[in-house]
Amino acid sequence: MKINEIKDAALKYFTMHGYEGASLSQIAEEVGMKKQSLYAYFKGKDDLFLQVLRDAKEAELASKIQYLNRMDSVDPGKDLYGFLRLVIDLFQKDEQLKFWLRMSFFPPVHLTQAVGKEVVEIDTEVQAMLERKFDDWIGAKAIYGNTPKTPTLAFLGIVDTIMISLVYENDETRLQEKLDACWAVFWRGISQP
Amino acid sequence: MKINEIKDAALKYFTMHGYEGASLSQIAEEVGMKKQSLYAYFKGKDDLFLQVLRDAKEAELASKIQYLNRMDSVDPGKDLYGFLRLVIDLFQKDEQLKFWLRMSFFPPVHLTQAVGKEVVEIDTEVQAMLERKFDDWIGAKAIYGNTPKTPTLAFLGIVDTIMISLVYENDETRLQEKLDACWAVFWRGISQP
DNA sequence: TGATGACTGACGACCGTTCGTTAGCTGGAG
DNA sequence: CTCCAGCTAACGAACGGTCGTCAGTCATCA
Repeated sequence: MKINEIKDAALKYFTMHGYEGASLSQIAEEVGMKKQSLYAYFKGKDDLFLQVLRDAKEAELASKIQYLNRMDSVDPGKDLYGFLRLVIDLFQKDEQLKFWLRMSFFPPVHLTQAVGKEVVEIDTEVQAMLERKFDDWIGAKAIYGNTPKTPTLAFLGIVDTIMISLVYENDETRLQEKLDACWAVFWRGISQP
Repeated sequence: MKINEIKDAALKYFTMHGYEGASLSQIAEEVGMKKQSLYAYFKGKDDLFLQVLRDAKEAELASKIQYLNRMDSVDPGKDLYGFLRLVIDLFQKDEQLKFWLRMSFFPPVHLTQAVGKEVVEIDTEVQAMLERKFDDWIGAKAIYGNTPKTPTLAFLGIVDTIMISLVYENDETRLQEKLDACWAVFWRGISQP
């Protein structure tokens, strides 16, 4: 499957250098061909980028949905902390989440709309699922709160923070420190008194 | 001061398109000259970029230090929430913080070290100042906690979250929702029972 | 035979950079 | 007052490269 090799290489260079900084010749060289040959598989740079983007989106969405569906909902602390660990694992395991993060924050200007559409899709879906969970927990008095929206948004905030730290925190222990601190305060913030 | 006009234009394009995506000809056109003329003021693209970077760093550091020094330290809730509002204002008022954010997360590869050095400098300084404040508050029993490090890191996490939201949340009210949610949970998480 | 996959060659456009050259202004010297 | 030297700011032209893209060719294999 040559096409997947190309996508992998493209993913790597888009992640490292951004859309403008990634060149087709480098990507082609990575898979051992000339840049002109890429046009047998993709209509152009934009097409390649958008396909990589959609793959990354699907992969991330699938992982998160899978995890959220397997949460047993009896121990919110375990479930939520596990979600954070999942994000960290995803981020370190493959490039896709890293790519997704960069492009959702700083998309190529002429593709801002196309990227934004995908971002909103995945964002609202995950938020909705989380919100239902929090609603259950609040109903079961497992956590404190009136509306599920508040803990949901706060939790998604922690997810953002962790991902940002993953980008520029090269030190593993400092990341763990940050995660622990955020989690401790968050958990105390939504715990029953 | 033509040199500042150039820096302003460069700031704008670096922020919008990233280092690789910003071209000297566009920057020059913005100030009404040809790209060759830029070389009368800067040694090259890297030089221009690094000067803009250092200006942005100084501006951000100065604003934050000024605010942190003026905190009266009797009402941590007011002081901390005010700091978040300061970040939002800085972000919306001028481009510099936006530029700083993008470049600290995704610097041009060949300048990663140079950028990283500046980022660490500003980061440790702000963290140290905040930590001292939290230490005082813990000592005065104004907030809950054993070590000042935990609330400091958690708070800096919220700062990150807010900045990220500022990047891709076009809706003003959704940003406010997110801020409120994060703040509510955080504040409950560090409040005395 | 026909289709597929990779190739070579070439295209125009733009990149960052360097060079030498114009204007326009300024300040003394004659 | 004039004239010329020296400075500044911006310029056009051109450099070697790289960019993304398109067209045509050739070998492989069903």
